[in-house]
Amino acid sequence: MAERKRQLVSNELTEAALQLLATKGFDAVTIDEIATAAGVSKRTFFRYFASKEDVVVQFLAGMGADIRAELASRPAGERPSVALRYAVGVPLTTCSDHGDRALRVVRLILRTPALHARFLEHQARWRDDLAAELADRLDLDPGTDFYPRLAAGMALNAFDAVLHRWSGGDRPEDPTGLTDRAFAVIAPALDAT
Amino acid sequence: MAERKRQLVSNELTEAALQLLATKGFDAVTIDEIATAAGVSKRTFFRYFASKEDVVVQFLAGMGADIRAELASRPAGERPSVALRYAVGVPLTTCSDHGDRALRVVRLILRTPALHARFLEHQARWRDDLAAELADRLDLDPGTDFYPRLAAGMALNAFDAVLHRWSGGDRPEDPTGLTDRAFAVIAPALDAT
DNA sequence: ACGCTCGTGTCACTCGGTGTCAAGGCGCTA
DNA sequence: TAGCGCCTTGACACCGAGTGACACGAGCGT
Repeated sequence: MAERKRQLVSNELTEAALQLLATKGFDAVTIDEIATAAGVSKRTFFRYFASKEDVVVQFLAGMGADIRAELASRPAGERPSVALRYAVGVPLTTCSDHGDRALRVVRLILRTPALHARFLEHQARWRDDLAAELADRLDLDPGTDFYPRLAAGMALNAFDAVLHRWSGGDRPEDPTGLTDRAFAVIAPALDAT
Repeated sequence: MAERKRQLVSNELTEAALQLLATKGFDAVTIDEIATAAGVSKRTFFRYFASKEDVVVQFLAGMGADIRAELASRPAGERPSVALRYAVGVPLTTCSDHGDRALRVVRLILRTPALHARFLEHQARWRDDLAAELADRLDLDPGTDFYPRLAAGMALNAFDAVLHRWSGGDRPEDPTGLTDRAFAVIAPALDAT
């Protein structure tokens, strides 16, 4: 019941933030504006989000675990290129499901340096997660073998490229085909003996 | 002659900054401290560097062009895995040449979130540069073909992994061998038909 | 009605970063 | 040598992000 209210305020904040940021640009909007638009004080904003960037990017936090979980749930014998393709497909289909809401957010992130930087930080964490899972899956030592980290990096590279293409075009094409094409490029390295 | 002085002040600033940041940590040092340690005012600091991060990371600015130039200078028929290996080798040998000075800087960057984020931003620009050069070299259309961007990404991924391993170990092993091993992993995708 | 806790607003403060302006060094020319 | 611009610097004021401290009020159990 108190949790409900927390969630409600949080949504109010993100809603107000996304609306303001998308129209006026990241730097032109102050936290005070966002907070008052959501009907709370600046101090309360920072009780919900650690920074101005977080209000946009925070939803990425859980996705690292999602990707890793998907990879962990793939059948043991599956080729890495396929397993990783599906792992990375999770956030991608989440995006394309949310319609142009997600599109606007992605565009905002990719074209705002401060947000893009945060995004890249998240991705670096995802990569480490994925690499650990991959090392586990293939029984490799991540301390000596470059494969896990590089494979995870390649997969996220493909993810990035797809996201870029998807958000960059005039109108979004379906990410599924894009993802398949991107993974076709990296698969030879992913599946090398 | 005025240029000399500019360079001198700049060096003084970076020197003071690196010394303070390495010992006290990034967040525990204020710009005022750095500036007064270098004998100038805070305002002057910002006439030389755009931000607190820049004083550490600014030397990365030119390296994107260096990498691209090296790639451009590789023989036309050379396999991408080899050409990219040498392109990425440029900053790596620069690092290992500068002894543990560079080591300390790299460690500081990789373990400080704010600096790491800036580093990743630079790398994203490098990737776009490399991708453009690669598309040019192989006569591909970067608007439709995923290969240039992904290949550039893979090469920088290898760069990253090597840097991480190099700075992470107790004492640095030679980056050359590391780089070869990393490129051996990604080469199958780089050189696929 | 009494306390308790928890979320919130207010205030004061630090620090990164920027605009403005006045003061001083330096080369140029008369 | 005196005077005139140019450019660098420092001083100051200012804004916005982020944090700590504290007091207020709502909800709740007794």
